Amino acid sequence: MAKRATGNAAMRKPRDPEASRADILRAATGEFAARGLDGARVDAIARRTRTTRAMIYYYFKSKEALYRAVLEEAYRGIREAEKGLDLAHLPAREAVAELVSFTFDYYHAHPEFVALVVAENQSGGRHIRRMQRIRRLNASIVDTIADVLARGQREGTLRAGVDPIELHMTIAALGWFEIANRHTFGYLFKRDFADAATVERDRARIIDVVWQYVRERGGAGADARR
Amino acid sequence: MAKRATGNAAMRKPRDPEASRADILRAATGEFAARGLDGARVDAIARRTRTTRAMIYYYFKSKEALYRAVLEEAYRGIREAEKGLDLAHLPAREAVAELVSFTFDYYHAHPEFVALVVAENQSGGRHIRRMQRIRRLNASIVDTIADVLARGQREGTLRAGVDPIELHMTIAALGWFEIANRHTFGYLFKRDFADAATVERDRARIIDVVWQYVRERGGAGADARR
DNA sequence: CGACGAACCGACAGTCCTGTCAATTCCGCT
DNA sequence: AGCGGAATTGACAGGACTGTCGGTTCGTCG
Repeated sequence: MAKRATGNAAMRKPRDPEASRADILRAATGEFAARGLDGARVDAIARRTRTTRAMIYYYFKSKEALYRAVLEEAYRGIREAEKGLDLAHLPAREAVAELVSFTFDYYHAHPEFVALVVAENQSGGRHIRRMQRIRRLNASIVDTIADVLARGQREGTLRAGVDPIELHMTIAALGWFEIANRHTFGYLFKRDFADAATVERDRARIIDVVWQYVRERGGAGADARR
Repeated sequence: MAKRATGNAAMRKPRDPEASRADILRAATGEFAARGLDGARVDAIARRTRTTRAMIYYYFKSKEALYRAVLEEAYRGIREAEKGLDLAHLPAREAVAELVSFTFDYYHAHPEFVALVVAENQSGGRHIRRMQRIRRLNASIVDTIADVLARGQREGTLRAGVDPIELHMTIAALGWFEIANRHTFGYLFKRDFADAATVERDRARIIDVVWQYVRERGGAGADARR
């Protein structure tokens, strides 16, 4: 057996603090997302890593500090991914659709992000208030949306009076619900959110809902259809 | 001091099993909503009542059974309240607005309902699946919405092709987000969801979003404007 | 090659929490 | 009055979990 490996996660070399830290963070993300802050067990996190519980306290000083690190990484994840969007070259209508689509798909691909934010709200937002960089980290999305709105208004395709933060909230809300509540809603109303056709349908519906909300409404029904 | 009181909650008589049970249920609702299933402490629930921890195990056999009872009551609460709506005498457009408005206001007035459902989803919906009557309990809302949709289509004010469950999900999603995520979203984007003007604005926006989604779109923009 | 400090580990102390039990009080009925 | 059973209580057993500590290993740098 090779004693040294090429730096991938599965066979990383021992005494690699960067990798250990990342390993713990990854494991903790899974555990906190699955069980929440109170439900998560530091022991369970340790078992998901190649290290021990003592190492977790060595790298992160407490369970809560680890949780804050996990939450910050989660926010960084979505905001970074959003920066990969290139909306500037799209007509406003398509830019809106792309933004909605991206958000919807991101939540679906990263339910742990949704779960972590849910957990934080369950704690009354006690921890996010102690995270220094978190507000600056999240500023980008509002700018992105404001840009699209301004351009669409110049184009004459989007109406005036839409607040960027409110649009962000609307887009988030529509995509959020079926991830955050998939277990209760799915069970009560027999909706299978794992089914690909259902997901497609929901994505299309949400894009439509948002479009109907932001489109310019003055023209005699020109844009009302579709 | 009077040894007997008139049966209200504050001064209920001792040895009143009905009242004790209700007292525990009420206290447990608060605790589970505030801290989730794992975060809730049976001791803390007991302290919120006029009884002791042992009584909780006497009336409900376990923490989880108590939690299930609380969750069922919470669902019953919103479904019962919905039955108080009288949508049949309203034109479909107003019926939709009333439905959205009601849902939005209910979530605002009963954040503990939102919190409990959030908690249940955090547990993967493990408990709701064991609740016998819960599905039947929730059937009413879909019927209500289906009725409004059918009537609106006959009136010619609502378009065809809107699925009742999907409309329910859309309405719920839009109202849900700002309650479920008020701490994170409120902090990150400096939005005060306790401010009355903000709430009014959000209610109006959500009504508009839903209306634009369900309205008949064929007529040349007749209904597109406000 | 030797020493130093970072990385790592096993075990333990202390606390908290759930669920149970034996014993007691109280109400309603005879 | 007193009996039977429901309601209520305090205390405890048992288990689980967090955070810490003393000691050990290992890479690196002089």
